[in-house]
Amino acid sequence: MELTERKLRILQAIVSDFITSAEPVGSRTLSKRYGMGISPATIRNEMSDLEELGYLTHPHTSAGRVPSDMAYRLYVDTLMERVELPEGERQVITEQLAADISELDKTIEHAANLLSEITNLTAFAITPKQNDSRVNYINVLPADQETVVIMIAAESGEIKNTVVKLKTPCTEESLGLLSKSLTYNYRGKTISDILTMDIVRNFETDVEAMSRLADDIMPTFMRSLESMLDIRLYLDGLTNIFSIPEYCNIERAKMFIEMLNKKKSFTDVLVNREDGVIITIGNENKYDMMSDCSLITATYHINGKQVGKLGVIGPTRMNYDKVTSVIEYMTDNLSKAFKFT
Amino acid sequence: MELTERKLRILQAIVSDFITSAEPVGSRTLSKRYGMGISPATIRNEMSDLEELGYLTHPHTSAGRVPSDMAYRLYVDTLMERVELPEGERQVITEQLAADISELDKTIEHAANLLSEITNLTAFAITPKQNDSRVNYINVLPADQETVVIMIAAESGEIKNTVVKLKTPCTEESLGLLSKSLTYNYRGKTISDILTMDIVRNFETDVEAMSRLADDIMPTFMRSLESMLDIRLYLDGLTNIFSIPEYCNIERAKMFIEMLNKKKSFTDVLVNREDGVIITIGNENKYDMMSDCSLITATYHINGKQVGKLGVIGPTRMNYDKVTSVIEYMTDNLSKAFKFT
DNA sequence: TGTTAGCACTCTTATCAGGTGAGTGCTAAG
DNA sequence: CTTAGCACTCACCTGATAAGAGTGCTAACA
Repeated sequence: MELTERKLRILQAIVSDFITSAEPVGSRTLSKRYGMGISPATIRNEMSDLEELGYLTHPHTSAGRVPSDMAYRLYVDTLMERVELPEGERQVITEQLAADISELDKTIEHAANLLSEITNLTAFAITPKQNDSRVNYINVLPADQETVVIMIAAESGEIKNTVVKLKTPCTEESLGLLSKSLTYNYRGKTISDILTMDIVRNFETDVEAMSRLADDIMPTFMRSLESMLDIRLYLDGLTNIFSIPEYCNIERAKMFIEMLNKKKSFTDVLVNREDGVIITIGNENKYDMMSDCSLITATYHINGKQVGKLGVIGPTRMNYDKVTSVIEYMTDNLSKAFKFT
Repeated sequence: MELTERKLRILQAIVSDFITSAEPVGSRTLSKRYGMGISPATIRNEMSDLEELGYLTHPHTSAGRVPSDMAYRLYVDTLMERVELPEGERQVITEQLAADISELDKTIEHAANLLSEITNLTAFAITPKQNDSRVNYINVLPADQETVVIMIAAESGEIKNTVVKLKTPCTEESLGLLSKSLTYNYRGKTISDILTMDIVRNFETDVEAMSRLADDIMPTFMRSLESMLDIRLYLDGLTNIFSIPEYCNIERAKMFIEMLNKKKSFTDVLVNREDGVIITIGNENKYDMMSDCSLITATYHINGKQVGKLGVIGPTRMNYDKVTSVIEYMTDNLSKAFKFT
């Protein structure tokens, strides 16, 4: 059996209708509402075929048809049309995402914010991986007698500082020396490279005179570097799922919120997705907990290099065309906002 | 009518029973389970009195009694006994809350975490207000040709840095001078004092030679200072409310989660509470959205001064004695962990 | 006078039967 | 190939009934 032109049209109508109504679509409704010039009976026959092909399912005998994951996939790949965003929305997005690097995190959070508001879904954004980010300089500064601040600046503009209590006091000169020496050793190296080097030993041999000071500082320095690799996750619109009929039972809502609250594992899922606009539907998601969700992500770039992600998660029955357009427009804007060089 | 000793005993039994069972308590159950040597009929009479006094309510004629907010208040104030925490729990808390100042935020987040796990409620913690925190030093450091980092250290150990793009390049010396000058001007002053001073003008007159540089930097400096006053809110165990019978309907769960997700207003509520262990029950909360919740907060101290808060929010029917004990123990531990001087 | 047993009454909850309507699948005619 | 007609299925609503928990009242008892 083949997917004729008419079958496609019917399938498209079913998907569209179901996306807005959340109710199984019957043949009569379809024939009436979409006035496609064929009778319900004919549509029934076609629907029966589509079901056999795996595009539709049947909650029970006397209910209308519901699209399967396969149908959504087809819809997303070939049937749906990109939506031109209304000028108003475009403007809001462009305005709100104007940013400078010092506010990177805020801007990203804001983007998640905005996205959830526009789509009425749960939106999220993650900051870029810093694995390939290079160290620009390291500064160890005195805070008071026995406290110093380690400051690590990456070329990406990311700056991290950590306070360390020293066991033994030290002079400002030795700190200056340490800073210079650290910077000399690690400038231009990527964070993950430094972390995989046996850094403490390497370092001690270089500046023997200060090994005591280094003993105090290096463990924290390394932890600090490590934490620069942390990816931050911003979530917004969590409660939007409550207004979605599919999630009107407590159990599902709970699962959903719990899934998103496991920030670590959810971030992993996002990090492991490919670049560009990626849509995964229902069971296409490798993780059970998402098997009744669809996930749409797109990537934004910082200085054309590091890659963060922005996206939404919601029921498989979502407005793919609209949502995709919005996400794409937003990531484009972010990438532009974060282009400095 | 007076609250006799027996009435109190009955009320206590009703509250205890209702707290664990979540079901209206009937006279028969009470007489059997709590073997208080009086018949159901007598208990009924007493319950009827208690209802008249406002301590009990009646969902409907043929249901058992349910404690009112007033009953919980009485219970909390006079009837409940402090629970001695089991050694295991104490140990876990003590261990997990060992902290050093560089990890202040992590520790506080962790505390919220732990609290929600132990109590099975939604827990939260806020970082201290920094209004009275004094500036220790200010450092403006070169990052690259046209970028500098403003670093502000408070006496509390809190350090904030912000990246600024300069419009015109500058020398390392002038930055050093600026740092010294800023530190000289503001060291020992509280953040809120600095913010209320007309800082930019004051500053310009002091260091005229660098007014250009200052122009670039001061606005960001001020914003940076301002953001040091931000209170951070950590939430944990949001989904715990789903396992509470009172919240088994979507609408209430939604309200609850939405309320907590409005971080700004929720933080305000917390900040405005008095110090020490404070319990507010149902309608005692000034905000409608919390009128069916109870809120318990306690304060912890940093270096015996700044004050942050830790607490839980849940249905009025909660285990006040246990929860209060845990929170108290945890804040004591936090205050100890954060005592350095 | 306080306490208790007994009983009628109330109200919720669960269960079941019957009716309704949306929708299908099949068949036969156009 | 398309369509009208019809029987059939199934979810869902409704109303009735029964069971159960608990109260409130009354009268008897210590």
